[in-house]
Amino acid sequence: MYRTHHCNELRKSDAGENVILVGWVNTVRDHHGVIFMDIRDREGVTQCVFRSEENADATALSHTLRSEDVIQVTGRVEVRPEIDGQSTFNDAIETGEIEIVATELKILNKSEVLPFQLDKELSNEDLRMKHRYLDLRRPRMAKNLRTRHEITKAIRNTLDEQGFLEIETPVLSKSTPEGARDFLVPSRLSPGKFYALPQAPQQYKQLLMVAGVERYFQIARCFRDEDLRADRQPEFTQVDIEASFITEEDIYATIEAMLSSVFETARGIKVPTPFPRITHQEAMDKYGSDKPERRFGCEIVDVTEHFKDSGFGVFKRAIEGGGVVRAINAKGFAGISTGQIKRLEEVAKEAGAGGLAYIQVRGAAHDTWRSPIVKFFSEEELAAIEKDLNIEEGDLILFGCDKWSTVCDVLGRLRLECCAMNGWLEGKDDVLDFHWVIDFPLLDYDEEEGKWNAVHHPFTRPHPDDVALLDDESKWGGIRGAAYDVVLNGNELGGGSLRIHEGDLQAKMFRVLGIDDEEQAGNFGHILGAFQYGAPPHGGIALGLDRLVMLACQEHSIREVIAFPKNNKGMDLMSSSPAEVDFKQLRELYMKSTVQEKKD
RNA sequence: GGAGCGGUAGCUCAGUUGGUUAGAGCGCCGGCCUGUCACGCCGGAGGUCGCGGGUUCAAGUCCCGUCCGCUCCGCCA
Repeated sequence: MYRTHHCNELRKSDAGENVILVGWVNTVRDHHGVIFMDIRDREGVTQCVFRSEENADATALSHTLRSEDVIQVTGRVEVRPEIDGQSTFNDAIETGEIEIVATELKILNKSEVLPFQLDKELSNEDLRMKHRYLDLRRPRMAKNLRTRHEITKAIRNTLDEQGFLEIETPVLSKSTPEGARDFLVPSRLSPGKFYALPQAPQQYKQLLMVAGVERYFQIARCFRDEDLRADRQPEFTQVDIEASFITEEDIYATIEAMLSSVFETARGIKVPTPFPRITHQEAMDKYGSDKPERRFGCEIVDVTEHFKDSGFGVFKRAIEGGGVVRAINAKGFAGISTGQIKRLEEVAKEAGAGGLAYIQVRGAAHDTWRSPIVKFFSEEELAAIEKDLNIEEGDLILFGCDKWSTVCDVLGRLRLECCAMNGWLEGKDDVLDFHWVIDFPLLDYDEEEGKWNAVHHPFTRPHPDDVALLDDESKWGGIRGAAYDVVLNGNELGGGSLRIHEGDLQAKMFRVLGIDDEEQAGNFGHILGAFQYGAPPHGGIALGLDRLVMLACQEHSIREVIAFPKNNKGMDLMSSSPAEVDFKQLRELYMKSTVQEKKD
């Protein structure tokens, strides 16, 4: 028997018991005559005391203990004594009222000095990843791993209670031309052919509905070969859900129950349900984003009406070209620095704006408003925006003028940038603004390619009121999909839709997307075939588990909640993958690299 | 593919206008210490300033190139 208790278990009531603990040496405080050592396992820390009068051999050995040695301590539980009338209890640890008076010490394995200290934050990501197994010993990381486990458990429990079956779908699957770049796996048994790793189990889960499973879920690993970000990894985990004979309302209720359980488990926060819903149109109009951050104001206001005949040519021309003029009021931000203005200009240009029109409202009187453009505005125009934007002394007004979608994007980003600059979200960590964004557009015209694309994916069902519009190309841009996203504090947690279950509607949808019969048969033949044999009405949703856990753990990167993540370039620095392979391995796969060595 | 920030001791960082032998805290090693809990005190070791080139009497510092890390844009149905 290695141990009788874990390191966060013993309390005052255990005093007098003989116990055995195992774990790592957390810290040693060696006073020569008496040695204190904190032993740590995954549950916590317990103080052990070595005194020569108790056991000379163990005490002698305890002098040699170093951080992170693996040890086994046998001893007696004692209530920590009073010394000179002073309590020696330690409130900082849960076992702080007791200590183990050691009678025996075994060093199970010595440790080299670690490349970094576990009790200090370290900024060198490279080093953390190289020694990830040590990084994960740090309490914050250990806690994140545990929270992740508790969250997946809460998810499984909720879905199980609602009759969902967890079913695995293949990882070796077929490449799909739509969407992200696939990771490919060459097939040895079919020379020259490739599997693709799934970007999502989309088609399999719909086929499970045809199979009569009715309620499916999977905590599924997905793969996308695209560039990475703090919240994007080449392999990531989705909570993938699909159900038959359900409506949007059923999906909303299931996800609300699930997320509420997740945040109660992970953070002890009761999330009120049902979540509010806003339409995609409203989200874009007010917040300039389909995943709005609504914990601060600064909403977008349309002022197009006031500038139709403006003396300011930039606004007037934008409106004449079918565009809009909109603005946000960054309350109290008139004192913005020139550097910050420059930064905002960059943000606006990144989003496609030609420039950035702004007003620093120094005083109540219009002639105190500082701005490169205000001299072109009439008194009526100034009065109108003062009223619509609720302008007061000390405000900063930022304008966007262009076509609707560009203005949404520009002001949406400026709004977030102003928030970051002013710390408007400080102290709002525990405010959880869950909401649904509904009525997404179904199709979106790609001007570069000159074709219509599916906003969500080609299996998304059109809104029942808009199905007829599919026959009239001029109306395609206005078709809503039966699609929805669930958003938390400006982060897309997941999205889904009701699906097309009729073969003829699906074929029509493919034609709208410019996918001809041959391509349909080649890439989607199995699903179109399946739909001919009594496919039930169905729909579903997928949530990004990594991002969900990240938010629950209040981390800023999903790498903090993944045990062994990849770096920015998709590399695992611990195992040095990806790596070159043997010529022999390639030959078996009928593969040959065309990479040229860089010449000097 | 593009932009920004960073790379100085094992770790976290400082390093002024280019100027003597590149510093601090933590860690590490040794010594002292019987009630600490970030133990304390004394002493010590530890550096190719990412790499290459250039300017200069002189480069951690300036210039060019390059590699690596992080963040963002593009991209991610």
